[in-house]
Amino acid sequence: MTVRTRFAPSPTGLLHIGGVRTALFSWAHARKQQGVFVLRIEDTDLERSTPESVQAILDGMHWVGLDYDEGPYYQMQRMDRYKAVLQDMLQNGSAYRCYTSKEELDQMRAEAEARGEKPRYDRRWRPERDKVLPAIPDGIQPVIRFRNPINGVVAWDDAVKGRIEIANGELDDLIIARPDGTPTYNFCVVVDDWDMGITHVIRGDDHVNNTPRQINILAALGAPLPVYGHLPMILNADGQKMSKRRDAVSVVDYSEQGILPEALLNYLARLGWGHGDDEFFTLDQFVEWFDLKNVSPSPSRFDRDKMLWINQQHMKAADNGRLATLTEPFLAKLGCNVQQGPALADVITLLKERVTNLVDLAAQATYFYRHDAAPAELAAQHLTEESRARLGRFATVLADTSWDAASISAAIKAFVAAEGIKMPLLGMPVRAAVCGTTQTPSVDLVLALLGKEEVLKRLANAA
RNA sequence: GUCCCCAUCGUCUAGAGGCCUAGGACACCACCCUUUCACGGUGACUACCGGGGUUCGAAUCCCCGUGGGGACGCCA
Repeated sequence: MTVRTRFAPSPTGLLHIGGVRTALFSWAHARKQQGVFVLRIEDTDLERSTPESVQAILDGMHWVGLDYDEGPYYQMQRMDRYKAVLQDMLQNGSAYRCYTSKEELDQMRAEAEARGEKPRYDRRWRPERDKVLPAIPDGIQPVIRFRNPINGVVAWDDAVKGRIEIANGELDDLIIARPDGTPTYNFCVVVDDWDMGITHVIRGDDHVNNTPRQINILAALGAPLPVYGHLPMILNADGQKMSKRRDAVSVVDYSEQGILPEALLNYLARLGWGHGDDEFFTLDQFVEWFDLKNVSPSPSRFDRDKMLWINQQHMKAADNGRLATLTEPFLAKLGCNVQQGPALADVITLLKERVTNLVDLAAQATYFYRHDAAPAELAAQHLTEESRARLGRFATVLADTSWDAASISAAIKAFVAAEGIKMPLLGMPVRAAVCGTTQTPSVDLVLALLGKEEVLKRLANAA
């Protein structure tokens, strides 16, 4: 049987980093098993679902490069099907109408909590043999509840956590349709996973408690059970649930921080999953190595430093032309026009091993496209009267030097020897004067790339 | 509170009873390389939550405790 997995986000905000990890593992499992990966948009919450969020999810998936074979399916477009199933369940007694109002429910919950019990519906409208149901109140539209088994346990062998058992006594007769007839999450998921032939439900840890309910509904429907695999959560550096306020949670945050999508995925893959000592790998390698049974059952923390290191590794491996395309917008934000200056790809060759992300790369590349004077402190240290005079003499030498790195290097060495100084005594003032900073690659390489005319102009400016 | 899950260096992890005086990576520190800063190299530091079992032998299996996380919606 072909493996079919799915990613089923709800469009109520940006694509969350935890969602990306879930999608990644679900996708990888499908790819590894030569199966099918389905994208389903769970948009039954009319209040919070927005078209913008749908677009954000689609864009996010596209940015990280996780491609789906089917979908996106939209739950709102499947209403007729849900309603038909609902009717069947009402008919065969596996669901029933409940006229309890929201207010009564709130009261029930409050009382249960006061008694220190788990808040639960008291099943007052559940039909039983020899039970007299309350009189149906006027003008109230009922909800539909699932008739959950009262005794026994629901158990499944979770693909990552192992066997999990939950007593039916812990479960509610959950609401599967609202008074207006729209179905709720646990019900839609079940019908969808069934209809879409999902064989492996790979999702976040937070759904463990929904699983027994869904299994019961599936059983009532006579549907086959998929394999469930619950992924541990990703916590922030403090070990708490990621929050929008404090943490970078959406994929666009990472693209704006200059993280490469393949690096994000590589890092995310290492959270809760490992393959020996391998740290740095491509998506293809990940798919080849991926196995649900190697997923760790315990939650992990997000470590920004390590993500940046992984990103650096991927930058080193990335094509410079591609990096240039990705870096250009960041440079534009810094007021640099890359048309006016050396080819960005060449600049990147020089700089990319020195940074961990695209934002820093752009920041370090600015002096190739813009001449900023050295900050006062730097000038005071490196552009003294004496060193400026020396810069003048150096400029004269450069004017007669042919413009390639080797010649420039030779000229520098000769000049330093003639002046009777150590290299840094020339190098630092040159950097400060030409680049406006002292943190640059080797001087000869920088000057060569910058061009003779530009270098002489900047040197003259500083003197 | 009730139910469910989890537990190896600061962090991510390797580890499927002997290969473990516990390996790798990030971070941190030291040194080397070096035309500054990086990169790279070498090394140091650092962990099996506690207690009971099982076993000739336990980081690995079982139980209890402790700690952490999740769920308890007419949200998904």
